[in-house]
Amino acid sequence: MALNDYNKEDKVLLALDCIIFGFDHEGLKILLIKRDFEPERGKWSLIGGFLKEEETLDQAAIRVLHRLTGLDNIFMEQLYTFSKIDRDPVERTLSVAYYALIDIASHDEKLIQKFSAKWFSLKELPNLIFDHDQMLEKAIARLRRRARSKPIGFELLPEKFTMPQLQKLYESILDEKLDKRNFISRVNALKILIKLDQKDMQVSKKGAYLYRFDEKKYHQKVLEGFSFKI
Amino acid sequence: MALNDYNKEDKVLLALDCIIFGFDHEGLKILLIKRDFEPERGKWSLIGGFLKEEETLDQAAIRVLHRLTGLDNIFMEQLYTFSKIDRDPVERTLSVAYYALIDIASHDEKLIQKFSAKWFSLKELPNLIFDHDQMLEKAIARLRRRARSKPIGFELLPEKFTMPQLQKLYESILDEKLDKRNFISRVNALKILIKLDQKDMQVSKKGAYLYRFDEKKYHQKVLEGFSFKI
DNA sequence: GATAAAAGTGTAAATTTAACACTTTAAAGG
DNA sequence: CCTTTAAAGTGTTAAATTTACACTTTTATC
Repeated sequence: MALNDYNKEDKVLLALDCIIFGFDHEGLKILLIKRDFEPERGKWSLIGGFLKEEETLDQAAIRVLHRLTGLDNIFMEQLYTFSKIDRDPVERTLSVAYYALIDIASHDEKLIQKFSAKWFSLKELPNLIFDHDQMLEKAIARLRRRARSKPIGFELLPEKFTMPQLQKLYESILDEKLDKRNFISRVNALKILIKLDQKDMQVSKKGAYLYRFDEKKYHQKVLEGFSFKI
Repeated sequence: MALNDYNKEDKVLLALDCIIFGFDHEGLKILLIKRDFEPERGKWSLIGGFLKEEETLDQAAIRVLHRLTGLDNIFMEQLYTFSKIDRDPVERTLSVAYYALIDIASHDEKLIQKFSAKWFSLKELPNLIFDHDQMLEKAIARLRRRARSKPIGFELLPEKFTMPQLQKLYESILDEKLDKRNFISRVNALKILIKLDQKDMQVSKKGAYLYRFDEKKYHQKVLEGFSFKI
């Protein structure tokens, strides 16, 4: 009986790298850690680690992210598997990139202090190791495509947020200015926001009304396959 | 010096599976092969094989496809990496799925004869091994998204084709009927087709004019970031 | 009480999308 | 050769969506 001989096949190291996008009043950022081991010790890197034999990629991504940043309960999505021959100088390693969107303010403290992780503005990135810049590029492209086709505020904003904040989020993802009135009417047309009787007085003198997502309506819309075109 | 010990990390088998979409007068199909080895010998399977240490995933996909079908010069795109623990019953194996679009007529002969590969209509698929049905599902979803956002006729049609053919291609990808007049005017608005002075008399009594893609204009449009909404 | 800085608000024109039916052509069959 | 048949080809109108655009309100600060 011809059993395919799995033993003859090569095994490889499989790494994971997490691209964590965050948003705060300054704009869109990503989370990097300072490597404390060779190669490239001391350089900034995506949050990465190796897959263990007995876990799925999704599980590994969660584990790696948690171990290096303390972050928990983050929904990550698989992006792409990178396989250039010499991408890791030590040994042949492939890496599966994952990405996630989070609100910086509601996770901040733990991170920056305990771990050597730090948020970087997309405009002021340090050099990244290996092929991490390519990973980031692909992640940004995906994020933009997503932002143009479905609302993504959910993950990146705090529970309560203002319209100007939501607009700034979109502007910083898409890297273009949007018209205030058109933006608002498009968002309102979706009917997935609830306007609160509260204002945020932090940013402007006049203050801006706070909103929150109506999760139920949002999920219903998702099922109906709605689209959000910006 | 703390060199991360790569030796302590697990290595895994990394497979590839190719989802080859084809199109002919009968509609959209995929290419499957009959496995001639255990496990699951005799069952139908996507075109798959293992990554070798010294090649990239793209290279491996090309090699595997060529070895099992004789197909050459096929542009494949990476889809997703599947990692369920028991997806392969023999040994822990992850698999990177690739997909491609080809015109059945211009590749047919070699395939079906020399290799035990066969085209299957999407509507009449046999049971697939492992998690290949999930791979296919994801590939179809991607193909539909692509079809709605950019013209994809290029790869799936012969060099010369008719409007009804192009429309049938779209209808079979999207699995919905489209309005003939609206479809044609949308396609024409792109200005990437050249109408030839020839008719195809095979299909209908009246005959249908043949067209071909204007590759230059197409690529220019791609650069401009045009969109094709159906 | 004047000033400054951001929030908030509506309309009209232009463009795009969707719905819809009859005529033309040539092969096939009587 | 006349009739039938089956698919190709062709435009218009109404509806919906998208875009462009400017002034008023509010409140903190000086």
